[in-house]
This record gives sequence, structure tokens and C-alpha cells, in this order.
Amino acid sequence: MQYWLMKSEPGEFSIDTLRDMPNQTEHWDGVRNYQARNMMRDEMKVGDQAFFYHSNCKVPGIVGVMEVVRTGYPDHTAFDPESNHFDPKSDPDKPRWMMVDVKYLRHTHRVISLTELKEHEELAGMQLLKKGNRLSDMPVTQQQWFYILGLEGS
DNA sequence: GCCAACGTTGGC
DNA sequence: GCCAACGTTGGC
Repeated sequence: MQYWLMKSEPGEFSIDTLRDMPNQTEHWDGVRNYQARNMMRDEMKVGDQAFFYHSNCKVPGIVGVMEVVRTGYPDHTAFDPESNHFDPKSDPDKPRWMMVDVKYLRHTHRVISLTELKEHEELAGMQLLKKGNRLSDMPVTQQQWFYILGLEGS
């Protein structure tokens, strides 16, 4: 079992939106970065867990926990000219972009902000905290995962 | 294969 | 809204 962190802008798709979906499940579309795609395509497995991270907002940080319920498959929004994730170069016969399905597990008891994460020496190795990091999904080590859950309190 | 131009991400 | 960091594109 592996752990992940996945970013979304809450104005686009938030943890609340995921919770309110039918089956509390939704596909994680719109990833348009090869490294991030490769992880979804090759490495994310059913049963893996992921932090839901709100980016590009007032208080960026971890807001919830979710579970991967379907492994990588073609991101159909790339074929849809109406979608703002449309990519004219992605051919349905040879899809360029992949997505996984995720299911809502819970909100964290509070937002664990980026600022707070940065304060912990133990998390200094996190990819999220590396300078210039722009990956929209990334692995979290088991150690980091449980350390962060420990910060959450109750 | 190099690299300048450009677009995007995302914190602040 | 600004801008640093980074990825992609395309001319050469």
C-alpha cells in the first residue's frame, strides 16, 4: 500500500465536492504533466490512500483523506473541446493523459496548512516542500503519512 | 540537440 | 496581481 498527495484548486474541485459526489467517488481528471501522469498510470493502486490538498487558495494545505478505487485509465476530458482540460493532441486511439478514481474517506479534523508542514524538520524531505515543486500528485512516504496524521490531533 | 519564447503553476 | 520556477514548443 502506498501513500500519495494530490492537489486540486478548491475553486475547481474541492474536498467538499468529492464528499458530495454519488458514491463519494470521482475521477481525478485534468492532470497534464507527464511525471504526474506516469504515477497515476503506473504506480497508483486500488487501496492506496492519498491526502487531498487544496492549492492556489487562501490557506493551501491538506484538507482530507481519500482512497484510490480505480487504477489509471484514459482521461476523457482531454478529448472534449468543451472541457477546459481539452488537449487537441490527445488522440482517443492513443490517449496521452490518464486519471484514477478516488473515493472520499474523510476530512482531516482541521486544515494542515502548507505553512505548518514547513515547520517540521521531519517533513523536510517531502516533495511538496521542495522548491519549485509543481507536481499535482506525488508520493508520500509511510513515515511522512503517519507523521502528518499525528499533527492532525482530534 | 540547443535554447529562447512562451504558458502554467501556485505561493505569497 | 506578481513573479519564480519549471515544462513545453518550435526554429534553427
